[in-house]
Order: sequence, then C-alpha cells, then structure tokens
Amino acid sequence: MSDKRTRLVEAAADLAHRRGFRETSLAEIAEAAQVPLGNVYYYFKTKDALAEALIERWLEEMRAARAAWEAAGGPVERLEACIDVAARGREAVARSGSPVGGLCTELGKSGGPLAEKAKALFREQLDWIEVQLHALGGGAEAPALAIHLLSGLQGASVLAHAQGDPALVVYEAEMLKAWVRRLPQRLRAQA
Amino acid sequence: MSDKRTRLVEAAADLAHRRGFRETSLAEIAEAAQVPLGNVYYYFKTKDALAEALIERWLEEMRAARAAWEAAGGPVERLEACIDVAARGREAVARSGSPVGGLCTELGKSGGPLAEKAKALFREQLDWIEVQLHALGGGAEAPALAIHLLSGLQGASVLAHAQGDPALVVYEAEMLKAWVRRLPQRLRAQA
DNA sequence: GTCTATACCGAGATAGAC
DNA sequence: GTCTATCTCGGTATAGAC
Repeated sequence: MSDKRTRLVEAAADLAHRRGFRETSLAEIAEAAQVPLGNVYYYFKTKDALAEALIERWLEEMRAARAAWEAAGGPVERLEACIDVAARGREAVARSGSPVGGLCTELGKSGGPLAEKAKALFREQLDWIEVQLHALGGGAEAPALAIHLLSGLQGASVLAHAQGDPALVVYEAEMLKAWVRRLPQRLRAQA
Repeated sequence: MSDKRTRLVEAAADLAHRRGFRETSLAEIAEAAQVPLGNVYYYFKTKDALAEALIERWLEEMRAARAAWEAAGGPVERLEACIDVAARGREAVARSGSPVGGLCTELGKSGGPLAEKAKALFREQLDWIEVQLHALGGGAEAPALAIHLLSGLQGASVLAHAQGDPALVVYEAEMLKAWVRRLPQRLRAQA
C-alpha cells in the first residue's frame, strides 16, 4: 500500500539515530525518503506523529530481535545473543550511540505523550531479560539483575559514542557475557 | 567581575540538563539568568561558545567532585563515594538523566569541535577510576573495569530517565558498590 | 558595558492546483 | 493521492542608541 510511509519512517529512523530526531528536519527526512516535503503531511499529521511511528517501528524491530534470540538456546545463550547485538553494531554505536537509547533520552526530555510511549521500548526489553533471569534462578533479584545487564549495555553505548571508540562496547560486552555465564552458579551458591 | 557570565552558564547548565541544549533557546537562558537577550552576545559570540563554557564548567565541577572523593579514604571508599553521587541525585536523574551523559550524547551527534571538547568529560573520569582500580590491583584489566563501572552508572541514568523511576539508579548503585567491595579479593584470587 | 529593536533564516505546517 | 508554493513563527545573531 503506502510504500512511501515505510520509506519515511525508515529514513527518520536513520537520521534520528545519527543526528537526533529534533535536530533533523522534515525536509531532510523527506529528501532521504525520496518523498516531496508537502506529501509528508498526507501520511503524518505532525512531526510528533512521525516520532510515534518511529517508536512503533523500534518496538516491532526489538520484538523480532527477541524472537530471534529465543531461538539461540537456553537463557544464558539467549542473553549472550542479546549482548552480542551491541558488540556487532559497535561501529554504528561509536558513531551515533544506541538508537533506542538515544531516542528515549531525547523524547524523555520533551516530556508529553511521546515520552510515555517510548517507555515501552525499555520496559519490554527489561521484562524479557527478567524472564530469562528467572529461568536461571534469579528469583526476587531478577529485576535488579536485569537492570544491571541493560544498564551496562546502554552505558557502554553512551561512552563509546562520546569517545568515538567502538572498543568500549566490546570490552563491556565481554564483561557482561562473562557475568551472565557465571550467574547460574552464583545464584545456586547463594540459595 | 562578570557575575552575569556566571549566571548565564549556570542557567544554561540547568536548562540544558532538563530540556537539552539545542532544544533550549538563548532567550530562555537569558531570562533564567536575568540577563537581557541582546546582552548574551557580549559574553558569548555564539551559542556554541556558550556550550563550550558549559563543558568547561562541568570539567571543573567534576574535578572538584573527584578531589572530594579522594578524601573519602582508600580506593574502595573513593569509588563508593563516586557511585553514591548518582544514587543521591536519583530524583534529578529520573527527571532528566545524567547531566554530563546527556550533554556528551547531544554534542556527540552534532559532531565538530564541541564533540571533541566534550570527550574530556568522560576521559578524565575514566582515567581517575582507572587509577583507583590500579591501586586495587586491577593491573592490565583496569581500563575494562573502569569502563564497566562508568557504563553501569551512565546506563542506569539512561534507564531511570527513560522510565522516570529513581529506584533504577539505586538498584544499580548498590550492585556496583557490592562489585567494587568484592573486587580486591577477586583480583587477588586471579593473580 | 548594557540593552532595545530588528534583520534574517530555517523550521513546521497549510492551501490549493492537479 | 500527490506535489508546489507559501504562510507563520521562533530561533540565532546583529545594529546601534545609551
């Protein structure tokens, strides 16, 4: 149906990642998507409506990613697969940071309904990690452990971006994977 | 001398933290600082020049903070003091994220000389943490361990901000402090 | 050194022909 | 449904009186 709508969201995702959503003009997005500026408003009533579609797109994307990680095997392998995504995207992360992290940070400062919508991005991710940790015997500590894992990934993205150094994500990814692998025995010892 | 200059930087720091630097207009900053808009340009040739002063201000602030932490005792206590800053500022972090993290992320996407200047913020902080870890026997692993610590703090700020939940920083701060306390024996066991 | 008024531009958004 | 031309506003920056 509307191939153009998809192209617009795609272009917005790319530009918002590299330069920030507010910093990117609709004219730039329209050009990148090969759609005339005036036509953008046929698909999105306002720029914020486009941001909403952007969030939706990332929600889908991440759900698909999680579905793929679930095929990786047990909880440990699944979490390792999740961590590996950051490591494999290190070059882009060093250039522009985490796409979802950047979006949430930016929209969080605007406040309003967009900030509310964006919450789901990390919420769903944290929930999924928590499920894996429960399966590892995390019990009541699972929430805090999930936060630790996602914090590490997001923080490493922030640092790598700020320093322009892909190696930082790799270091942290290795550290977190080792932590995940040791987690089962640590949780058993504690119980 | 120029009390107004200080007020402008102070106001810029506050507004940039809460709403983002690019998102904040000079008019808002001027008003918050009780300085007429036109007068801003007597102190700063451009808006970017104000951003530069902002970075400078944070560099000073963080140097002062580190000096204070060094009075806390040994390396473990120093690092705990560092971690506690995030925990104590949890309300502001949940509202607006990490001030330096947000600034670095934003300026990092603009690129140019400001992004370069901002690198020093995390660079100095990482160096200081590394020194403490060396004192704990971190050896060749000190850099990766430093990244892990700062990643956790920055990532927790991102998550807490996105979710609007101060508790997230507290969880991660506790986890990191426990990690720091156990570090000496883990490093000894490894050697 | 200080402040008012304003130039200028780029942004989001709209009108209306096709 | 599609696109061009344009409106309007808010932003940075400047001119120039005091």
